[in-house]
Amino acid sequence: MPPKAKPAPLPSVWAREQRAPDQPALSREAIVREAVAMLDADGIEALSMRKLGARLNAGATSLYRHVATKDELMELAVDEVAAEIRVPELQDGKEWRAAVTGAAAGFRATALRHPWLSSVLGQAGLAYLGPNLMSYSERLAALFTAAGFPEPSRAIDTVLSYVIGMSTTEAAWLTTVARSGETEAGFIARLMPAAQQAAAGHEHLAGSYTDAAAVTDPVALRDEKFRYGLDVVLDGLALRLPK
Amino acid sequence: MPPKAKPAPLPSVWAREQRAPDQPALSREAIVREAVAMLDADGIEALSMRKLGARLNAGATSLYRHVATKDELMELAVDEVAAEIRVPELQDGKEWRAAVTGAAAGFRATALRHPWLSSVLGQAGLAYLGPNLMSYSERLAALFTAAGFPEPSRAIDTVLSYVIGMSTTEAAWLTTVARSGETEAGFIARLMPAAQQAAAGHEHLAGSYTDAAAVTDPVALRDEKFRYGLDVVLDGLALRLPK
DNA sequence: CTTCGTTGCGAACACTGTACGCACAGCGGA
DNA sequence: TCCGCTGTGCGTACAGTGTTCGCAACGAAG
Repeated sequence: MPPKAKPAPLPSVWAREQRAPDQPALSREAIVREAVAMLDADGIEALSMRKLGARLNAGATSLYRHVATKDELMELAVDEVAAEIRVPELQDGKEWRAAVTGAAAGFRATALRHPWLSSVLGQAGLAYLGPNLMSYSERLAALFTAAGFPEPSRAIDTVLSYVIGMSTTEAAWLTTVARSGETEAGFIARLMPAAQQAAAGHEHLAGSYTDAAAVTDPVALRDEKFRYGLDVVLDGLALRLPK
Repeated sequence: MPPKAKPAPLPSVWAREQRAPDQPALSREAIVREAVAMLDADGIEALSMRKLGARLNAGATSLYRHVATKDELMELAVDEVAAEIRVPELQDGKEWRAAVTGAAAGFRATALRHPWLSSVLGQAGLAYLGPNLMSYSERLAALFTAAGFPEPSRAIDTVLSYVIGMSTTEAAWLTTVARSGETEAGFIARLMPAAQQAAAGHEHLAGSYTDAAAVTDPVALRDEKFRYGLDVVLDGLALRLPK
């Protein structure tokens, strides 16, 4: 055998690497947790079963003992982060706007914290039925019912659609920015000339691209944009409250 | 040479297969058009450069003479279908609601006609700047400006977010249904027991899953749901019109 | 001690997107 | 007529991907 041979399976039994007892072997929970960590760190296309296995000191195919398929793993990851979303409780029916605003902001915050979520939602929608997402829906339903809405599920669908649409767009934008390696303001500044040239000939669009505030504080501008649309939706819903 | 050998490169020059003159070789437009056809027919994960090349009587790598990368091809495909979206023109400022409703319905219609669009939007957002999407934005901006809105771009972002969120969710749902091979009503009926069991213990959710109308005419129900939320958004916007 | 169900995993399969370099077509100029 | 030159097609290859299969090792149960 040549000395440069690859490490070989080590045929001796007692030389086998014992699994550290504090690293409690492989489990569904550990797999999902580590998958979320990898997704957050490196984005959705960087997650592969092999890399995930390596990170858990395991072979790629070992994961399939605890998870049927990669799609199922993604479903579990989605429900994992769904646990983060906070929904304020409603005591007095009058404060429903503040409570819904909090619930919406909570969704947006997790969507921006885990930008891969938008990709998964675009492919699979909300058909998950995971327990944490169910619980989120339930608390939203309780909130709208307590507020006195005659059709709480309609109201939920409306505000959720707005929140999902805006958060998805924002998350995709942030992903693009992150891939460029620049700060958000720097990326906008570099994009401006191309955008303005593309807007040439579209008179009504020109105004949107001369906004200098985008460069000074893009985060605040996005926050404000989200709040504006949410207030619009809540105003429209308020008209449907009885009395 | 054995008779069962693979077709071999055919070393004779005059036996080369001449390209039919009505199939005008490979071009960017033809590639994008065929890619959209494949995406519509078989969904997003069925599109591969090799299959697309085969469909155009070309090798996989030939496509790269006209398209830099698969991502760029997807951008082009998105802009291709964006050309379908119709936006009504606005003569009288009073009919802005009908016009916006038409533009929103147009977006939703194309999103449901090409369900892969939602997946791409989830991953890349609206950062495309393709000419057809630009033109759609421009016509929307013209519409809201003519209607007299003080902040047309804010209004656009709000209604677009709602429309994208709802359409994305619907498209993902329809994709799931299509994969099951059943009709929408049949799929719902088969899903009902699982959903009701999952809703057990969530009192406020139970009501949503006893709705029998979903099984009789799910299409009309989705239409109505979309209209409800859109009306909410437009009501909220109307409050911001001067006077 | 034997048996059994569970867990880990190495090898393999069928694919994927894409880089590279060669073959050839059409063409303008010598 | 020949010579490059440029643009197009494509065969091969590489580095990955998700997933299946069969084998090896284990802890607990009988």
